[in-house]
Amino acid sequence: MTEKKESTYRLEDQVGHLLRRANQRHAAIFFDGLGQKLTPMQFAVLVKIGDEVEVSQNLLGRLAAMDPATVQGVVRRLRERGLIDARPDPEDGRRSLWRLSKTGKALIKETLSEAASITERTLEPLDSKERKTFLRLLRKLA
Amino acid sequence: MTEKKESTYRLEDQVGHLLRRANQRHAAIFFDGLGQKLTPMQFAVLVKIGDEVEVSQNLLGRLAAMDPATVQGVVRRLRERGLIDARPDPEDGRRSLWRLSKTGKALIKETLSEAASITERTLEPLDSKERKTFLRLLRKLA
DNA sequence: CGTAATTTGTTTGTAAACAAACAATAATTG
DNA sequence: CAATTATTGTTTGTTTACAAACAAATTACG
Repeated sequence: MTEKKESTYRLEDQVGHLLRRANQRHAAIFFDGLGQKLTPMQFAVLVKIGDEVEVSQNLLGRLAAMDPATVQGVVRRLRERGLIDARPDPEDGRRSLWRLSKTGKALIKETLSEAASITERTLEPLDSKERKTFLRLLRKLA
Repeated sequence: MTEKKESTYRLEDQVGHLLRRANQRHAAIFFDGLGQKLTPMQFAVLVKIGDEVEVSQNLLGRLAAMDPATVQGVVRRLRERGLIDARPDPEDGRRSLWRLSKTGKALIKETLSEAASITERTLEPLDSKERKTFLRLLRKLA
Protein backbone atom coordinates (compact mmCIF):
# COMPACT_ATOMS: atom_id res chain seq x y z
CA MET A 1 0.00 0.00 0.00
CA THR A 2 1.53 3.26 -1.08
CA GLU A 3 0.78 6.19 1.19
CA LYS A 4 -1.13 8.80 -0.85
CA LYS A 5 0.12 12.22 0.26
CA GLU A 6 -3.15 14.03 -0.40
CA SER A 7 -1.82 17.57 -0.88
CA THR A 8 -4.75 18.95 -2.84
CA TYR A 9 -4.54 22.33 -1.17
CA ARG A 10 -1.29 24.14 -1.81
CA LEU A 11 -1.18 27.56 -0.22
CA GLU A 12 1.17 28.85 -2.90
CA ASP A 13 -1.41 28.16 -5.58
CA GLN A 14 -4.36 29.86 -3.93
CA VAL A 15 -5.44 33.10 -5.47
CA GLY A 16 -5.81 34.70 -2.05
CA HIS A 17 -2.22 34.00 -1.17
CA LEU A 18 -0.97 35.30 -4.50
CA LEU A 19 -3.08 38.44 -4.28
CA ARG A 20 -1.70 39.06 -0.84
CA ARG A 21 1.88 38.67 -2.00
CA ALA A 22 1.34 40.92 -4.99
CA ASN A 23 -0.08 43.48 -2.61
CA GLN A 24 2.94 43.14 -0.35
CA ARG A 25 5.24 43.71 -3.27
CA HIS A 26 3.30 46.77 -4.36
CA ALA A 27 3.30 48.14 -0.83
CA ALA A 28 7.06 47.70 -0.65
CA ILE A 29 7.53 49.50 -3.96
CA PHE A 30 5.25 52.29 -2.76
CA PHE A 31 7.10 52.59 0.51
CA ASP A 32 10.37 52.74 -1.34
CA GLY A 33 9.12 55.55 -3.55
CA LEU A 34 6.86 57.63 -1.32
CA GLY A 35 7.13 56.08 2.12
CA GLN A 36 8.71 59.17 3.61
CA LYS A 37 5.80 61.31 2.51
CA LEU A 38 2.60 59.31 2.38
CA THR A 39 1.08 55.88 2.81
CA PRO A 40 -0.79 54.34 -0.10
CA MET A 41 -4.15 55.09 1.48
CA GLN A 42 -3.22 58.65 2.35
CA PHE A 43 -2.19 59.18 -1.23
CA ALA A 44 -5.40 57.57 -2.53
CA VAL A 45 -7.53 59.79 -0.33
CA LEU A 46 -5.71 62.94 -1.38
CA VAL A 47 -6.13 62.03 -5.04
CA LYS A 48 -9.81 61.34 -4.58
CA ILE A 49 -10.49 64.55 -2.71
CA GLY A 50 -8.63 66.34 -5.45
CA ASP A 51 -10.81 64.71 -8.09
CA GLU A 52 -14.00 65.74 -6.39
CA VAL A 53 -13.02 69.14 -5.04
CA GLU A 54 -15.25 68.69 -1.99
CA VAL A 55 -16.52 65.41 -0.54
CA SER A 56 -18.12 64.04 2.56
CA GLN A 57 -16.15 61.51 4.55
CA ASN A 58 -18.52 58.72 3.73
CA LEU A 59 -18.49 59.33 0.00
CA LEU A 60 -14.74 59.57 0.18
CA GLY A 61 -14.65 56.12 1.67
CA ARG A 62 -16.73 54.76 -1.17
CA LEU A 63 -14.58 56.47 -3.76
CA ALA A 64 -11.40 55.07 -2.29
CA ALA A 65 -12.95 51.71 -1.42
CA MET A 66 -12.52 52.17 2.30
CA ASP A 67 -14.61 51.18 5.26
CA PRO A 68 -16.18 54.15 7.08
CA ALA A 69 -14.35 53.21 10.25
CA THR A 70 -11.07 53.12 8.38
CA VAL A 71 -11.49 56.33 6.45
CA GLN A 72 -11.80 58.15 9.73
CA GLY A 73 -8.27 57.48 10.85
CA VAL A 74 -6.80 58.26 7.45
CA VAL A 75 -8.66 61.55 7.25
CA ARG A 76 -7.74 62.46 10.83
CA ARG A 77 -4.05 61.99 10.19
CA LEU A 78 -4.20 63.97 6.98
CA ARG A 79 -5.94 66.79 8.80
CA GLU A 80 -3.42 66.71 11.63
CA ARG A 81 -0.75 67.24 9.01
CA GLY A 82 -2.68 70.11 7.49
CA LEU A 83 -3.07 68.42 4.12
CA ILE A 84 -6.86 68.62 4.12
CA ASP A 85 -9.55 70.81 5.70
CA ALA A 86 -13.23 70.37 6.37
CA ARG A 87 -16.26 72.55 6.74
CA PRO A 88 -19.70 71.42 7.92
CA ASP A 89 -22.14 70.69 5.13
CA PRO A 90 -24.79 73.44 5.27
CA GLU A 91 -27.35 71.08 3.77
CA ASP A 92 -26.77 68.07 5.96
CA GLY A 93 -25.98 68.31 9.62
CA ARG A 94 -24.27 64.95 9.71
CA ARG A 95 -21.70 65.62 7.02
CA SER A 96 -18.51 67.53 6.85
CA LEU A 97 -17.06 68.42 3.49
CA TRP A 98 -13.39 67.76 2.95
CA ARG A 99 -11.10 69.53 0.55
CA LEU A 100 -7.41 69.80 -0.12
CA SER A 101 -5.41 72.46 1.64
CA LYS A 102 -2.75 74.40 -0.22
CA THR A 103 -0.07 72.07 1.14
CA GLY A 104 -2.20 69.09 0.21
CA LYS A 105 -2.51 70.25 -3.36
CA ALA A 106 1.20 70.90 -3.52
CA LEU A 107 1.99 67.49 -2.13
CA ILE A 108 -0.13 65.76 -4.74
CA LYS A 109 1.42 67.72 -7.55
CA GLU A 110 4.81 66.84 -6.14
CA THR A 111 4.16 63.12 -5.79
CA LEU A 112 1.94 62.26 -8.75
CA SER A 113 4.72 61.34 -11.15
CA GLU A 114 6.38 59.15 -8.56
CA ALA A 115 3.03 57.44 -8.01
CA ALA A 116 2.81 56.73 -11.72
CA SER A 117 6.31 55.32 -11.59
CA ILE A 118 5.28 53.07 -8.69
CA THR A 119 2.52 51.61 -10.83
CA GLU A 120 5.00 51.15 -13.63
CA ARG A 121 7.51 49.40 -11.40
CA THR A 122 4.82 47.17 -9.98
CA LEU A 123 3.88 46.02 -13.46
CA GLU A 124 7.46 45.81 -14.62
CA PRO A 125 7.54 41.96 -14.74
CA LEU A 126 4.79 42.01 -17.37
CA ASP A 127 5.12 43.11 -20.97
CA SER A 128 2.66 45.49 -22.50
CA LYS A 129 0.21 42.88 -23.73
CA GLU A 130 0.33 40.94 -20.47
CA ARG A 131 -0.38 44.10 -18.52
CA LYS A 132 -3.51 44.75 -20.51
CA THR A 133 -4.73 41.21 -20.02
CA PHE A 134 -3.85 41.18 -16.36
CA LEU A 135 -5.57 44.44 -15.57
CA ARG A 136 -8.65 43.40 -17.48
CA LEU A 137 -8.95 40.18 -15.50
CA LEU A 138 -7.98 41.76 -12.20
CA ARG A 139 -10.77 44.29 -12.65
CA LYS A 140 -13.23 41.43 -12.84
CA LEU A 141 -12.11 40.22 -9.44
CA ALA A 142 -12.08 43.63 -7.79
CA MET B 1 -8.11 78.49 -24.84
CA THR B 2 -9.69 75.26 -23.73
CA GLU B 3 -8.84 74.13 -20.23
CA LYS B 4 -7.08 70.77 -20.45
CA LYS B 5 -8.25 68.67 -17.50
CA GLU B 6 -5.01 66.74 -17.10
CA SER B 7 -6.32 63.61 -15.37
CA THR B 8 -3.50 61.27 -16.26
CA TYR B 9 -3.62 59.48 -12.92
CA ARG B 10 -6.88 57.68 -12.29
CA LEU B 11 -6.89 55.80 -9.02
CA GLU B 12 -9.32 53.23 -10.39
CA ASP B 13 -6.84 52.22 -13.07
CA GLN B 14 -3.81 51.75 -10.84
CA VAL B 15 -2.76 48.21 -10.28
CA GLY B 16 -2.24 48.85 -6.59
CA HIS B 17 -5.82 49.96 -6.13
CA LEU B 18 -7.18 47.01 -8.08
CA LEU B 19 -5.02 44.55 -6.17
CA ARG B 20 -6.26 46.03 -2.94
CA ARG B 21 -9.90 45.72 -4.00
CA ALA B 22 -9.44 42.15 -5.18
CA ASN B 23 -7.90 41.42 -1.81
CA GLN B 24 -10.85 43.00 -0.04
CA ARG B 25 -13.24 40.90 -2.02
CA HIS B 26 -11.31 37.76 -1.24
CA ALA B 27 -11.17 38.65 2.45
CA ALA B 28 -14.93 39.14 2.48
CA ILE B 29 -15.49 35.78 0.83
CA PHE B 30 -13.13 34.17 3.31
CA PHE B 31 -14.87 35.82 6.22
CA ASP B 32 -18.19 34.65 4.92
CA GLY B 33 -16.99 31.07 4.68
CA LEU B 34 -14.62 30.64 7.61
CA GLY B 35 -14.81 33.87 9.56
CA GLN B 36 -16.29 32.20 12.59
CA LYS B 37 -13.39 29.80 12.82
CA LEU B 38 -10.21 31.33 11.44
CA THR B 39 -8.73 34.38 9.78
CA PRO B 40 -6.98 33.96 6.44
CA MET B 41 -3.56 34.20 8.04
CA GLN B 42 -4.42 31.80 10.83
CA PHE B 43 -5.56 29.33 8.25
CA ALA B 44 -2.42 29.85 6.15
CA VAL B 45 -0.19 29.28 9.15
CA LEU B 46 -2.01 26.12 10.15
CA VAL B 47 -1.72 24.75 6.62
CA LYS B 48 1.96 25.55 6.47
CA ILE B 49 2.74 23.97 9.82
CA GLY B 50 0.81 20.94 8.68
CA ASP B 51 2.88 20.75 5.51
CA GLU B 52 6.15 20.84 7.38
CA VAL B 53 5.28 18.84 10.49
CA GLU B 54 7.59 20.95 12.63
CA VAL B 55 8.87 24.45 11.89
CA SER B 56 10.57 27.35 13.57
CA GLN B 57 8.65 30.58 13.83
CA ASN B 58 10.93 32.37 11.47
CA LEU B 59 10.78 29.74 8.77
CA LEU B 60 7.05 29.68 9.20
CA GLY B 61 6.97 33.36 8.43
CA ARG B 62 8.93 32.83 5.25
CA LEU B 63 6.70 29.95 4.18
CA ALA B 64 3.55 31.98 4.72
CA ALA B 65 5.09 35.23 3.44
CA MET B 66 4.79 36.99 6.77
CA ASP B 67 6.94 39.46 8.56
CA PRO B 68 8.62 38.08 11.71
CA ALA B 69 6.87 40.69 13.81
CA THR B 70 3.53 39.70 12.34
CA VAL B 71 3.95 35.97 12.59
CA GLN B 72 4.41 36.36 16.29
CA GLY B 73 0.91 37.57 16.94
CA VAL B 74 -0.68 35.01 14.65
CA VAL B 75 1.20 32.18 16.32
CA ARG B 76 0.42 33.48 19.79
CA ARG B 77 -3.30 33.56 19.10
CA LEU B 78 -3.22 30.07 17.63
CA ARG B 79 -1.38 28.79 20.68
CA GLU B 80 -3.80 30.52 23.02
CA ARG B 81 -6.56 28.61 21.29
CA GLY B 82 -4.64 25.36 21.64
CA LEU B 83 -4.37 24.81 17.89
CA ILE B 84 -0.57 24.60 17.87
CA ASP B 85 2.18 23.70 20.34
CA ALA B 86 5.88 24.41 20.51
CA ARG B 87 8.94 22.81 21.98
CA PRO B 88 12.41 24.36 22.19
CA ASP B 89 14.75 23.32 19.39
CA PRO B 90 17.42 21.13 21.01
CA GLU B 91 19.92 22.17 18.36
CA ASP B 92 19.36 25.90 18.42
CA GLY B 93 18.72 27.84 21.59
CA ARG B 94 16.97 30.64 19.73
CA ARG B 95 14.31 28.57 18.03
CA SER B 96 11.15 26.95 19.09
CA LEU B 97 9.58 24.30 16.91
CA TRP B 98 5.90 24.58 16.21
CA ARG B 99 3.55 21.77 15.36
CA LEU B 100 -0.18 21.20 15.07
CA SER B 101 -2.08 20.05 18.10
CA LYS B 102 -4.78 17.42 17.78
CA THR B 103 -7.44 20.14 17.65
CA GLY B 104 -5.39 22.03 15.12
CA LYS B 105 -5.18 19.01 12.85
CA ALA B 106 -8.89 18.43 13.21
CA LEU B 107 -9.68 22.04 12.41
CA ILE B 108 -7.66 21.93 9.21
CA LYS B 109 -9.31 18.75 8.10
CA GLU B 110 -12.65 20.29 8.86
CA THR B 111 -12.03 23.55 7.00
CA LEU B 112 -9.92 22.52 4.01
CA SER B 113 -12.77 21.94 1.63
CA GLU B 114 -14.38 25.23 2.54
CA ALA B 115 -11.03 26.91 1.89
CA ALA B 116 -10.96 25.36 -1.56
CA SER B 117 -14.46 26.62 -2.13
CA ILE B 118 -13.37 30.12 -1.09
CA THR B 119 -10.70 30.06 -3.78
CA GLU B 120 -13.28 28.86 -6.24
CA ARG B 121 -15.74 31.58 -5.33
CA THR B 122 -13.03 34.21 -5.55
CA LEU B 123 -12.22 33.15 -9.09
CA GLU B 124 -15.84 32.70 -10.03
CA PRO B 125 -15.98 35.79 -12.32
CA LEU B 126 -13.34 34.21 -14.55
CA ASP B 127 -13.78 31.24 -16.84
CA SER B 128 -11.34 28.39 -16.83
CA LYS B 129 -8.98 29.80 -19.42
CA GLU B 130 -9.01 33.25 -17.87
CA ARG B 131 -8.16 31.77 -14.48
CA LYS B 132 -5.10 30.07 -15.85
CA THR B 133 -3.92 33.25 -17.52
CA PHE B 134 -4.67 35.38 -14.51
CA LEU B 135 -2.89 33.12 -12.06
CA ARG B 136 0.12 32.85 -14.34
CA LEU B 137 0.45 36.63 -14.57
CA LEU B 138 -0.37 37.22 -10.92
CA ARG B 139 2.40 34.86 -9.95
CA LYS B 140 4.84 37.06 -11.83
CA LEU B 141 3.83 40.02 -9.69
CA ALA B 142 3.89 38.18 -6.38
C1' DC C 1 -47.69 64.72 9.90
C1' DG C 2 -45.23 61.07 12.24
C1' DT C 3 -43.02 56.69 12.33
C1' DA C 4 -39.89 53.62 10.01
C1' DA C 5 -35.91 52.99 7.33
C1' DT C 6 -31.66 54.85 5.62
C1' DT C 7 -27.53 57.42 5.75
C1' DT C 8 -23.63 59.46 8.04
C1' DG C 9 -20.29 59.28 11.17
C1' DT C 10 -18.16 57.48 15.80
C1' DT C 11 -16.41 54.20 19.06
C1' DT C 12 -14.57 49.88 20.58
C1' DG C 13 -12.23 45.85 19.89
C1' DT C 14 -9.44 42.53 17.28
C1' DA C 15 -6.19 41.27 13.69
C1' DA C 16 -2.84 42.13 10.37
C1' DA C 17 1.31 44.49 8.45
C1' DC C 18 5.65 46.21 8.81
C1' DA C 19 9.55 49.57 10.10
C1' DA C 20 13.02 50.10 13.51
C1' DA C 21 15.65 49.06 17.31
C1' DC C 22 17.01 45.51 20.17
C1' DA C 23 18.83 40.96 22.70
C1' DA C 24 20.45 36.46 22.33
C1' DT C 25 22.36 32.71 20.00
C1' DA C 26 24.88 30.65 16.15
C1' DA C 27 27.99 30.61 12.30
C1' DT C 28 31.91 32.54 9.88
C1' DT C 29 36.34 33.91 9.27
C1' DG C 30 40.62 35.96 10.12
C1' DC D 1 40.29 31.23 19.75
C1' DA D 2 38.37 35.99 19.16
C1' DA D 3 35.96 39.28 16.62
C1' DT D 4 32.68 39.99 13.11
C1' DT D 5 28.53 38.77 10.87
C1' DA D 6 24.15 36.53 10.34
C1' DT D 7 19.99 34.52 12.13
C1' DT D 8 16.16 34.17 15.29
C1' DG D 9 12.97 36.15 17.84
C1' DT D 10 10.92 40.28 20.66
C1' DT D 11 9.19 44.84 21.53
C1' DT D 12 7.35 49.29 20.37
C1' DG D 13 4.90 52.23 17.60
C1' DT D 14 2.10 53.52 13.52
C1' DT D 15 -1.20 52.43 10.04
C1' DT D 16 -4.79 49.84 7.76
C1' DA D 17 -8.94 46.90 7.96
C1' DC D 18 -13.23 45.74 9.35
C1' DA D 19 -17.05 43.82 12.42
C1' DA D 20 -20.40 45.38 15.66
C1' DA D 21 -22.94 48.45 18.19
C1' DC D 22 -24.30 52.95 18.52
C1' DA D 23 -26.07 58.18 18.05
C1' DA D 24 -27.76 61.67 15.21
C1' DA D 25 -29.64 63.56 11.17
C1' DT D 26 -32.22 62.84 6.93
C1' DT D 27 -35.43 60.64 3.83
C1' DA D 28 -39.23 57.73 2.65
C1' DC D 29 -43.68 56.28 3.32
C1' DG D 30 -48.07 55.06 5.22
